[in-house]
Amino acid sequence: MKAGATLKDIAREANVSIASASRAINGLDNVADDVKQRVLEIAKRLRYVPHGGARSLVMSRSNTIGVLLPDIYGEFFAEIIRGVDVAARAHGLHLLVSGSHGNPEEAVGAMRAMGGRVDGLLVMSPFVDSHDLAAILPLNLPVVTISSRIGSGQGAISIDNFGGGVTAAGHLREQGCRKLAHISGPSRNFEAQERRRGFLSACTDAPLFEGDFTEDSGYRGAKAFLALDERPDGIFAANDMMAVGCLLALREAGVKVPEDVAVVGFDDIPIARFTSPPLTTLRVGIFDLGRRGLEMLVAALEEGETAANAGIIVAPELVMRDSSRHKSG
Amino acid sequence: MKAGATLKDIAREANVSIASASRAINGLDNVADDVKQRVLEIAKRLRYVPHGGARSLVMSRSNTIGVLLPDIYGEFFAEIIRGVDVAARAHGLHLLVSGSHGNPEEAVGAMRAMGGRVDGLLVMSPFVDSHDLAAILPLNLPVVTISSRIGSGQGAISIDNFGGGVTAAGHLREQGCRKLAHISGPSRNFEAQERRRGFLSACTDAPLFEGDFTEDSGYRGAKAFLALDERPDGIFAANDMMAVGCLLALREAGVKVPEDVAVVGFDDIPIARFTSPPLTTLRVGIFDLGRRGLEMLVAALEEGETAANAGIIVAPELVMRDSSRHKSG
DNA sequence: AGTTTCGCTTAAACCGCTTACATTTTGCAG
DNA sequence: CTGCAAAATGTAAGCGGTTTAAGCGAAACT
Repeated sequence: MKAGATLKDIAREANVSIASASRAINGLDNVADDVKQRVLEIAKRLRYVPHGGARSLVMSRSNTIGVLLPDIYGEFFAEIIRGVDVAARAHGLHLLVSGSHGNPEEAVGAMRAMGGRVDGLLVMSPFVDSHDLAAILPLNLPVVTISSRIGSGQGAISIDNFGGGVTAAGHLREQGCRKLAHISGPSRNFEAQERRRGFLSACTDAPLFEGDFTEDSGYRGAKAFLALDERPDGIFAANDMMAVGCLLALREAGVKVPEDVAVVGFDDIPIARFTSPPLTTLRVGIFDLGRRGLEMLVAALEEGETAANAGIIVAPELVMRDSSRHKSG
Repeated sequence: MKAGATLKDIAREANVSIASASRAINGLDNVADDVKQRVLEIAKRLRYVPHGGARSLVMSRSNTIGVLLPDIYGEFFAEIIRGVDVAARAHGLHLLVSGSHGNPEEAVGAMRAMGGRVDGLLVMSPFVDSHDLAAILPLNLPVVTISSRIGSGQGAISIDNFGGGVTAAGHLREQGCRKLAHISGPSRNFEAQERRRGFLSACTDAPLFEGDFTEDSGYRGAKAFLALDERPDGIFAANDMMAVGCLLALREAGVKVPEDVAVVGFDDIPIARFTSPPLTTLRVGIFDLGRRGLEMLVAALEEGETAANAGIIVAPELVMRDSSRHKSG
């Protein structure tokens, strides 16, 4: 009653060999009906639960994939995980997740620790210096990276961050903004870097504020801009969470959005539709990012080595909502 | 180069027994220095990564805990997972997560699938009929439940949802509201049920709208209330996400918050501070819920059987922000 | 030199399960 | 009945590690 029944216990109880018990449990056909019956019954009575670990070992397949995330904060990551989870469940796979990696080294450590527990890896490592990962990666496991800067020959799914930045600038201009500003993500973050680069390419003289992708930093960024002599009338925040912080700061300052200042975010997290005013943003389909990442990995798992997944690039799509709607003309 | 080096490979290469290789790798002291040196070097060259699964099997300890969640949507769950993740990392534990359980049966299935892969279970199953779980639970694994209605004798950490509901009603009254209304969570959800019960106990005649904890349902709920003959001037949403949807609906209708209608949420998700206006809510310390849950589990794991964890109940704390601040008097 | 002690090392069992292969039953035509 | 193929069952070899008991020289006693 303590240690959890094993196949051996069942076999003994049913007077059959372990092999037969195994066959019965797994529903193979070459087992006599009465034996199967008996075994199944005893299994239920003993509350038998197959030992997944042991099975994985002998089958050399764990039906588990490891998920490495830099952080688990906010709706963005929730959506990623949700996408991955839903897809995994559909494929009968388990998820071994590990978040809160502040740097590539930690990620590598986590990866090693996953050795022999997972069949593949889904990695999101947006650090600018993540290519170090690639060198150590080779647990010779299939790997799919999500918007990471890793040169693994494996599958990769990423976002056209640069293009998104360009689009944001263009949109603000179209809506009649004269002076644009940017609240960027952390400079160590590759995605943040690209978004900024894209934005600046279309608007070289925009004042910048470096945030860290949190609401609070967005709030502080907006405050800083409001204090500027030449106050900007259009702000591009590198992600929606910062945009949310930004909106609050503007509201507190009595600045009307979008009349006085237009705001554009990035990601289209679920809540973006529900801010006041609803947030214009660059949708990347976060849920799908996770889902497709996992699906790509599954493909690599099945095809064995056909993994010629050159990698796909998702183009963010502008979703216009009230936060930037036509201000003057 | 293909299959991943094993201890056996290393042992052969180094002309030592598997046992010695194992000791060297694990840094035991009873190994000659030169042997240790040689083994470690070869291990590095072969890119050896210990096979966690095999190790777990023989040690009968996986250093992994399973996390069962009903869903992974929105900041609430992100925070739960984050809390768990951070604590797990601190204890050197892996996380096998499984979300998207629409009902207890699915949760049980997921639990079985985790058999022999985890050392303990962190379960969140807010379905009103979750006690079915308890019956099947006994993988004789330590289990800690988070705000679930499971009668396992094990550890449990839950929220005083009823009390929270009472507090919400009281607070709205104090702020001068005459007519209160409630947007509840799904009736199948135990927490939602309790919050509603608490609220109603202090305000028996409040009109109700049943939502499903999503922003959208909060939005629809608010719309419904606005259409009422006798429009309420205080709304208690059963969670913050619905409150957010609610705020948007009010804004769209040109209703001022809190002047015309005060709004109170529940949970205090990170974004609650950043809504317009900032949301008054009942803070439950989501991150800590996850963290403490895991820590409780770790304790149960270590103490073996001393798990006399009667379970702790967290009292939600009212955090007053602008969405409900004193309207008239 | 004979024995004890000590430090490494190794052989081998085992964790719980799957599966190829050997062996025994069983079913049936001859 | 006998013979034989087919079906059911058992045996045993792993999967990749850890760990205990036993082996084995060499240094340290007497």
